[in-house]
Amino acid sequence: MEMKCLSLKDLISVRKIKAGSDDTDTMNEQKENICVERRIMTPLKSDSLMAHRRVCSPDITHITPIKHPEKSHPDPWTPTANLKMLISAASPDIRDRELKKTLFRPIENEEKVTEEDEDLDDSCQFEVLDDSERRPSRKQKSLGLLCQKFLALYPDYPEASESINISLDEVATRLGVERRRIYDIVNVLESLMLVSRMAKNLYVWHGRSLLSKTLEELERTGREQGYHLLMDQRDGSSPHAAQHTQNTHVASSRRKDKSLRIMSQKFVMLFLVSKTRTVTLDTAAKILIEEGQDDSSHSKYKTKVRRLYDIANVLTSLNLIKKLHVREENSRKPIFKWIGPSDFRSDSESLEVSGAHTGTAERREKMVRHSSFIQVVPTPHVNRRLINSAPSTPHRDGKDEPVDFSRKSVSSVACRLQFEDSPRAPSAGSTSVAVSLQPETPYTAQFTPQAVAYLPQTPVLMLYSSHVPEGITQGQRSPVTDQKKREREEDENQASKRSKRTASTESETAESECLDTREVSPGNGPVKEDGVEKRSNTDPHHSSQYLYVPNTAGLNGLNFLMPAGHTHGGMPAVAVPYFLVPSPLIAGTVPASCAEGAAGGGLSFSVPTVLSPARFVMAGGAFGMADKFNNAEHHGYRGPGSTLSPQGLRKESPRPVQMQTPSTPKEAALWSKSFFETPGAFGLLASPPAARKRGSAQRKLDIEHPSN
DNA sequence: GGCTCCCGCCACTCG
DNA sequence: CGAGTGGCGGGAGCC
Repeated sequence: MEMKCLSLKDLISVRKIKAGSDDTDTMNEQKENICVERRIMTPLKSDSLMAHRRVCSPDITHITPIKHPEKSHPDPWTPTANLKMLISAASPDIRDRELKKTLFRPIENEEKVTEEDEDLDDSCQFEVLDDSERRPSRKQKSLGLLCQKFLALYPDYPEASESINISLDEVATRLGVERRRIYDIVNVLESLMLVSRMAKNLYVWHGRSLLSKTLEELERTGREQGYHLLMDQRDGSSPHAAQHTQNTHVASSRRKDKSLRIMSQKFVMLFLVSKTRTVTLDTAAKILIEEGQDDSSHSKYKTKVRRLYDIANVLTSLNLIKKLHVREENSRKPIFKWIGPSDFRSDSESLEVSGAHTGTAERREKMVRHSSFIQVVPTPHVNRRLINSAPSTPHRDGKDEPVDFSRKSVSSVACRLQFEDSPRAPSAGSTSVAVSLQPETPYTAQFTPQAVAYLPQTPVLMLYSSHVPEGITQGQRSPVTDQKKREREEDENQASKRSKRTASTESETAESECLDTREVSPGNGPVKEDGVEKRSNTDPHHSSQYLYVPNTAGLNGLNFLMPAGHTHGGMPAVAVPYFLVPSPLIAGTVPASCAEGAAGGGLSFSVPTVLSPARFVMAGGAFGMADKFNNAEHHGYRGPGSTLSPQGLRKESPRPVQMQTPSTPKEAALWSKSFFETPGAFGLLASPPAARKRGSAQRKLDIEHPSN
């Protein structure tokens, strides 16, 4: 009976495959073909073959003749497999899922192709592949290879205008692996900001665009944590070094350190602070092991090493490190050497060293955008907030925990980098915000901005100005009058409640109405919000409102904040969802120097402007990524930059992302205030311990409400 | 025989 | 209670 089910399933899947149902993403596939060849340093048989096959002929995939029962499906004799099979047979949904999975396998996973074909295409047995080919070896199923395949699906440096969404489900099916494996990869990628989590099952791809910045932050943090000292003395087999680390971190985290993301970041830190840029697994493991409880130290060590192998495999796939072997006495100690970017510390010239082999000049050029940046004074609140996102820990001390900043990346605290709360330096640069002017951004040109601030790590593009051009002060009522402000303050309680609710609930489950995305009139048309016109300015010399354009419009993580009336015709030339942010709340955030420079108009703001860190604490909570699809669809947005990825369009987002953006002028002001003027805004968002305890389990979208 | 690391169980959290 | 996450470690492939 079991065998029957499988056969049927497989048969169906083959039919679908042959029907060419996999053409949904031709573009990606082409990319993959290109990328696979480019990326794979050591041509792996399976991958090159895969690429080749894809290019040449789909039919070739059906060549494989012989069937491998034990591989074509889970071993039916194991308890797990049995259970799966039974469940599958009983549940149409599960069956469909499995079917889908199978369906995509032939496309992305060479060995799977072989297996499936063997299963189904007995009549097409023209060739016979040797065992090694038919039966995927352990290596062929390695995380590293899987990661390469994963990476091949996306560009290293996605266009600023393209928003590449990653559906874990889809990727898993495409690659023919379990979601669990995708998590392993994504977690590491996320630790380096190559991807950011948007919602459950949904990530957004950044590629290497933010890598340099991330590495820079990692190095800095690593030094702050004293890792360089540890690395310097690691020759001593590092037990002492490890101890040092522990002492340094004191009550540092427990569980989050076990997080693959955190571990990955720390692992990378070790490389970056190391003079030789080499790290042995042993050293890394020991350094990363916190508690030195003797009773469990060994098992901890082993587990740590396992995880490090996982991480190292992914990093290797990223061409960031490579494994070497050091013959030491009677054992061969694996040692990893950093081969990734090493010059990311420089400012505007910061380019990826490794970019040479992965990116084009054009791509590298984009990296420059993330060059200059400033530090934001971290606050305990912020730290806590970030800690919040870290995998839950049964016993969390609530502080001194390394924080996975990547989690907050896009949707959250802009650019907050927080790995650990060093007791000795609570605010010691563990968090930082990169801000740079972005004269060359295509969007600025369209908006004719006065100044632009770009927050690299949490892609946010801000445009601001000190004056308002004529023609935009068309006298519409300002949503942010003083009176309104007062009212707003009165409403704070409500807002607070709302924020609390938000903080304690799944951020991704949101009501789209919260996301104030309106269609922007390409011309002079007034902006409407809930039927109410709201653009304007009563003061001809000051823009009273700014438009915040969340990157929900497929702008690849770029959020805009611009003077409402600062574009030609008073409105942006592009149609994007946005909402207004009262000028008074922003004006103060713009340094005089910047404002002045900006006053010149046009794009004459090449000089990096140092912005008040505190004022630029833009909580992702509010600027968080909204559900792109929802926005795009619900608001009919089809802007220039709205290149929703095929995947994105194909797959509906699980749920609307809850945007804690104001939906009313009142809220906007209140909200903005907290974001732009409250240094500890994030901290305020910190959920109470109860609400904060989240773990490896279902993650909330890292969006939090600004006020609380 | 030790190094690697795949595999998937199962704990957690949240809706 | 189901779904999404992801920590964790058994144990088998590989060198």
